[in-house]
Amino acid sequence: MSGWEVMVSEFMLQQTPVVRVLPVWEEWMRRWPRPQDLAAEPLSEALKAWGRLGYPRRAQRLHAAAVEITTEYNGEVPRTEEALRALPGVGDYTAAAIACFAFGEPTVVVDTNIRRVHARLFGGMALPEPSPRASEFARAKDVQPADRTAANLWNVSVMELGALVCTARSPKCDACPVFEQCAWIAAGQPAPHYTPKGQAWKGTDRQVRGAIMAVLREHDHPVPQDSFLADLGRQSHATYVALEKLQSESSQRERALAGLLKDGLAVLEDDGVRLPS
DNA sequence: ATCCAGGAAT
DNA sequence: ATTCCTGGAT
Repeated sequence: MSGWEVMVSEFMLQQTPVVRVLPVWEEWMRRWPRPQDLAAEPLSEALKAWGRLGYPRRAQRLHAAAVEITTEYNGEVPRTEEALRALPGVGDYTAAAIACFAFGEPTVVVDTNIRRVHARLFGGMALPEPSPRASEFARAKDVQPADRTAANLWNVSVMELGALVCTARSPKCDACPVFEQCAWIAAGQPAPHYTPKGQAWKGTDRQVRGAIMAVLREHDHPVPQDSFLADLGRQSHATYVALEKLQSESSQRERALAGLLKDGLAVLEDDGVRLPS
């Protein structure tokens, strides 16, 4: 895979399971095989093609990163963690992942799957701490093979083990290749020391933002604010509920819309709201 | 009907 | 520490 292909996939995978990403990624690669191709498009096209992957600001940042790669790096995705890390939407994880998976750099990759595998295999815990700690990066660096190629294979393998076998809720320990070495198994599979707090969704501003974006993606021209309810055709039930809320609770509608405008995900015109160009 | 997976920016 | 989305699994 090219640097760009890896980069787009990592952006999409940031908060979205792989099965939902795949078809969208293929369409993006067909339309925009190079960073310059995406950079030449208005942001609205990126947001529409992002569809329902969630967190549309990721599409916005990917578009901004494509522009930066085009103007600052002559259309070549940078190869070092440091340069990658400076791009919009690229944090520690994504910088390490692109450098490793696209360019073979022996970076220390730490995503949620790897954190969980390490917590069990080496830490004897059911789950890692809710938020990453410095000690985890130190340990990840420590357990990684020194050899460049081996380090690469290690990163892919641990991540895949976490995604397919050492899963959060029902780990397939009887199919695990490192069952014998697992500190969590040795400790008798102790329960988690905390209960993960799920993110609220129903009735939140995030849901209303998502509903507004879903309508905006359907239109090339500004949508009058009071006509959102006329667009219910293709909406899910949850979105319908959110749209009703849009209609009835003006304070929440204004808050959600204000957030989208502030984030540059929507633009206010005289005759309505539209996607940014 | 509820739960769950999944990082960056501030 | 908190904010940002969605669809498939349970």
